[in-house]
Amino acid sequence: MGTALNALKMLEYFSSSQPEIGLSHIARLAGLNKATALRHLRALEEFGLIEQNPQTKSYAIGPAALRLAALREIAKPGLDGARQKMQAAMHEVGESLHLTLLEKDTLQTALVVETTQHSVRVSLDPSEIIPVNATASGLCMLSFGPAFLLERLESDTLTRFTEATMTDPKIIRDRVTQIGRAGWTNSNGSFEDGVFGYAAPIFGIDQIAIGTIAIAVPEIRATSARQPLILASLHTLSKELTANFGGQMPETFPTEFHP
Amino acid sequence: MGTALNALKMLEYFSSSQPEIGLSHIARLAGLNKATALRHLRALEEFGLIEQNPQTKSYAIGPAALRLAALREIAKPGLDGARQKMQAAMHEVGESLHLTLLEKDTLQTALVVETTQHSVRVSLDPSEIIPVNATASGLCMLSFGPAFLLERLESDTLTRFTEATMTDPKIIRDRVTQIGRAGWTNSNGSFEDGVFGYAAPIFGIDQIAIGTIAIAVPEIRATSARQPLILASLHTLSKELTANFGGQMPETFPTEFHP
DNA sequence: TAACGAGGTTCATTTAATGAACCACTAACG
DNA sequence: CGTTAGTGGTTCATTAAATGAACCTCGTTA
Repeated sequence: MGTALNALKMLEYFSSSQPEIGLSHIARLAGLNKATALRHLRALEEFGLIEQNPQTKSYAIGPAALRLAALREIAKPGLDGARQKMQAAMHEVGESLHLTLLEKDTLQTALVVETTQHSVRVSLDPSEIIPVNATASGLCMLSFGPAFLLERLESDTLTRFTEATMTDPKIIRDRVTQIGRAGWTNSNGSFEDGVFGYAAPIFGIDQIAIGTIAIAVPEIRATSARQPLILASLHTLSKELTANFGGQMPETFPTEFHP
Repeated sequence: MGTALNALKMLEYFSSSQPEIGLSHIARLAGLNKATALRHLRALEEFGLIEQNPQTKSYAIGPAALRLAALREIAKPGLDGARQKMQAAMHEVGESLHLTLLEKDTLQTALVVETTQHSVRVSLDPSEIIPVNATASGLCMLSFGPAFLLERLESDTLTRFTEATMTDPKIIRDRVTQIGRAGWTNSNGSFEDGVFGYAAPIFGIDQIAIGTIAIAVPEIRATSARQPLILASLHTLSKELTANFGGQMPETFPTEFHP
């Protein structure tokens, strides 16, 4: 059902590591007959979503993508779309949410959606710089973000915020590899006492995290009974926000989060 | 021929002035049955090129556009694509080409492709700031670019480069309205003696020029016999480069250039 | 020279797209 | 308070378009 969709799905095979693909190759990748693959490519090309290199005859994403992206930004500026999705999640889980983005080389709070369902809630100062060693978001970023964050772990001085704060690079590195498998992490009062944080990555185009989404729960409500709901929401958000910012999930990323 | 293309063409109806469109409306715009329009939208939505606002039920460009645009930039960085197209045109007309882009509020040379076919050729210093009153590119930009360029014409001091340089704002304004109708312009040694320039606009997403493409011809080769070829190439470049940078031609723009 | 895989084409077969009529709902109006 | 006209969305017999095996041509490699 949907030839148009089948045609569009051919675009999925272009990636940063493989920005140009030949006809036979893409037909094989998509499991299509060469004839149909060619017709689809021609349709996409006419619209400008695909461009053929006249020399090599192979295909790449076309300039129409730029026009559409510009229109997208007009219709839904990045953070606007993110806020909507976070608000929806907030109503589901009834807790506050934080979106952090990697700006240059620091992790910064970009958006905070506070719960309206509880008077006891976690409030976070926006525009705060997030320590990588003390928060769920930070650890997530170390696991899925650019390598330089992990590399400079030793050279940086890691501040201790509470008793639970990790400051030993070795221990952090162990934790980071764990998170890499799980896809998410939590922090039990390692930044502020009484605050449980659950975080998951938001990926960019090259499948490297550009930020994180976190759900902050006060200790009293951080029961194991509520965890499945929180993890499900977290996973959905991770996917949706990745899409929202034009990113791509790694194939190896778990399809759901387990406690 | 091509359902996929028909589906994609629905995307054409989104614009900066109309970033969200309802089902019935877009069906009417595209001249499609509501049922087919809906199916197309659903296909585009599944791919992420369209997003439905759950509240208003109307549709807008989706986040997949961002991902594709990022991939496009990887495959063909803006100026790379432009250079290729300019090189192709250079072989056709055998003359040097200049691409200028509006950076902030000045017009700057972004790319120069020099002809390999003649030893007498026009060479231009790259990274030069282009005077709006003395060059074909500048005049083009005044005609099709942002309004502030025209507005500040009186307050700026207009340098005289040659005998032919226009320095009277009134005369320039007249010329600019002429160019607005023709779509292109030339300059006969108003910047440097012996250099004929032919220029046309490159449009951005909002149909306002973001730069220009110019063909520079030494006086000896600037015969009226060669003009049709030059104008045809210029028009093609104007369209292609507009697409290359993700822009959109105004509907009122001429479909060909006349002498 | 032969064999291979590349891009691209052809055309009988099949499958999926199409659209008129329909439903449910909302807002405006007399 | 019923009427009208506008939404968004669905249904299903009809029709038109997508499909793919086989084929062609051309450049590389053995």
